[in-house]
Amino acid sequence: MEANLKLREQVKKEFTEYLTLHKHRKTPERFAILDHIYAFKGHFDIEDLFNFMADNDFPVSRATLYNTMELLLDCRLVVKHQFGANISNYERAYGNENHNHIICTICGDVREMKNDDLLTASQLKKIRKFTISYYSMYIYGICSKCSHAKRMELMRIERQNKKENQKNK
Amino acid sequence: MEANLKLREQVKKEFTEYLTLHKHRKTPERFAILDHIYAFKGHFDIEDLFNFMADNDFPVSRATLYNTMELLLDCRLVVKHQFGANISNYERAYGNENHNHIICTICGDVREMKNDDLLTASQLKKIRKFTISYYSMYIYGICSKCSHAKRMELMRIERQNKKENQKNK
DNA sequence: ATGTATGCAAACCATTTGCAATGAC
DNA sequence: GTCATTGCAAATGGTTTGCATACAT
Repeated sequence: MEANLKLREQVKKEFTEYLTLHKHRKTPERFAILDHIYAFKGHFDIEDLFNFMADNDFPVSRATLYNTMELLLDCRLVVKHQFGANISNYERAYGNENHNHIICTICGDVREMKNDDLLTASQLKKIRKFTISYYSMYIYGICSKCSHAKRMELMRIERQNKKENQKNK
Repeated sequence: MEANLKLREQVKKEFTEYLTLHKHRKTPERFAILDHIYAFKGHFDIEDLFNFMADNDFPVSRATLYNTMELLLDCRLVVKHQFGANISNYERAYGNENHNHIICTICGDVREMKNDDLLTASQLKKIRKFTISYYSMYIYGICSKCSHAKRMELMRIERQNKKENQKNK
């Protein structure tokens, strides 16, 4: 928690510098949004953040959330994901490095896994003329739960097929 | 092109088996959609496919496209991406392996880069109880074009700041 | 005082859904 | 003949936009 407070101050400072440089106003909403984002770890969508802030006595409109996310993405304090459903997910960029996303294409569940610097220096060099701000491995597949459900469903179909074949004889 | 024809027949066969097993009907629309998808390489969204098929004398409704994509995803003949905008992009799964996506977070442009099996066997083992169907590295950042535009914009702001500072003196 | 940022409500648009007509089995 | 599939049009829902009000500068 100590470390987290320090991080929250650090990012606030960075955000302030960014806003100053770009001549954007330093509104209480903007700082509150950043601070709430860095108060928890893990993915969230706009609705989550909207509810979280409303529950914490700092209600902010959805429009402002969307606007502010643009700024936070631009200054790289926040990272955006789109895991499969048509919802944007976000994640703080600092204190959250190096993890892969394991996404179930059936139930949409997203698990995380640490990675050990997947991109080597030589691989990074291959990407000419491109300023990398973030990279992540997305692993799509089927989680154990859905895998099981699918297997059951297949067995059900096969049983039924067999039954009907016998009937037709 | 020879190889491509062979591939198109192969996937048609796989799709047929899948439809039979699951007791789904083998409609001309379904096979036409699969074939059109495998007729070109690279990403596309539903609108692209809709236009492509309409231009090729096989118009299909959007609803059918969405329905069929579900089947093709389920039998792993097609892969789905969400690069950043709220549009689903798709890509054929075969004849298209092993590439990373380099995504500009400003203009949304997606480049591809070959990868050399980023996930090692030991890393794959870490993912317990998960059936991997596909994985891909997504590298987010800023492409050279947007990078340049951004630099210009920053310089413009700084020039303006300086001018105003002098005026205030 | 000026004009950017906020918040509400309306608009937007990719995707989903409901339903009548079609056609695979 | 039956019922899954298609295609149209309407509904949905996350996101964006327009505009009046509030407030950072």
